[in-house]
Amino acid sequence: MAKEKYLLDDSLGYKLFHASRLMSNRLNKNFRDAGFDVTYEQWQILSRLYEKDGQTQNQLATKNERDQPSVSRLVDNMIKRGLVARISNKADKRINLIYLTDKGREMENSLTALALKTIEDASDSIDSKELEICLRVLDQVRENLK
Amino acid sequence: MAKEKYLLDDSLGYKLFHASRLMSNRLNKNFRDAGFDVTYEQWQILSRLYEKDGQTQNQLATKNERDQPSVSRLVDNMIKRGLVARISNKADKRINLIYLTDKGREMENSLTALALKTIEDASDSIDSKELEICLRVLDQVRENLK
DNA sequence: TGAATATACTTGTTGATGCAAGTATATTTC
DNA sequence: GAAATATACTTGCATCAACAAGTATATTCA
Repeated sequence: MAKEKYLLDDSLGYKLFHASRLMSNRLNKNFRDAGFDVTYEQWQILSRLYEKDGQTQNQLATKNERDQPSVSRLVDNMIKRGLVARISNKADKRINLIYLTDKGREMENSLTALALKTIEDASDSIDSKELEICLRVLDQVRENLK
Repeated sequence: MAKEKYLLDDSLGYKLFHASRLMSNRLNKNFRDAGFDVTYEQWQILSRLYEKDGQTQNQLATKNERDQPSVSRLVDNMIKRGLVARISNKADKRINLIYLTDKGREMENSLTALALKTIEDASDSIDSKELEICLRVLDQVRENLK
């Protein structure tokens, strides 16, 4: 029995990594081309705030499955761009609540449309049953690794 | 007909992004825990050199589907860690050929085993037919976006 | 109540990326 | 053969990430 040769190109890791990078880059480009100074990572935060405005950094970190320093610095950058505000909580001074600014709120429809368009581009000509299966597999991968 | 609400959590982009990040992080951790000071991105370069030693940065960039600055800096870091050497080509002085060092070469089996283990962990309990479909879908996504 | 612990967040360090611009060397073209 | 163009690579700048360590505030508990 010959030892199976490892081939980077055929591996789940590489395919995932590359597809993910292409998608983030495409979304960034779509945002940029439409005149929105928002990155994919910032969009993830904005999405959470569109679901519910005024969340703690900790909540945002948990929901987006990333660590607190990342959120802390993302919020810094988003404040610079005028997308959100960081309001210290009076009752518990450890806590910051993050709120959309008017500017951030006004972008919702446009950014959502661009995100949907990007997903459509990415899933063009893919059988919807197979896409469903792929999404389930990705869920299982996430479950296995978390 | 109600407008479909966009949900980040259900989107292809988010699932891809998150699964990919988890996998890179897991592989990095597996390398680190085993005492190898190698990142996932560096491993991608090493893999190409295991296939064929002595490639130009441009070839490495093309094969790994990333831009030249990334490869240039990855190679810098890999030289720092003693994994590869950058040899200027006499016939065409614009070209650098990247070669594995002994240290880099000796790691092949261990790193490959760790990469395979990571993929096994990630695909645990996933039906092999469905995994196949997922890989095909990922290929199509890459094709659609490149 | 005071010390220990927990929680929420920030900062430092290192590694990676995208994009634009720069340098050096080769090749093409007139 | 000189000017224009192409190629291979590097550098600068801004953003993001992982991990470890730090700060400030709350809570627990003895």
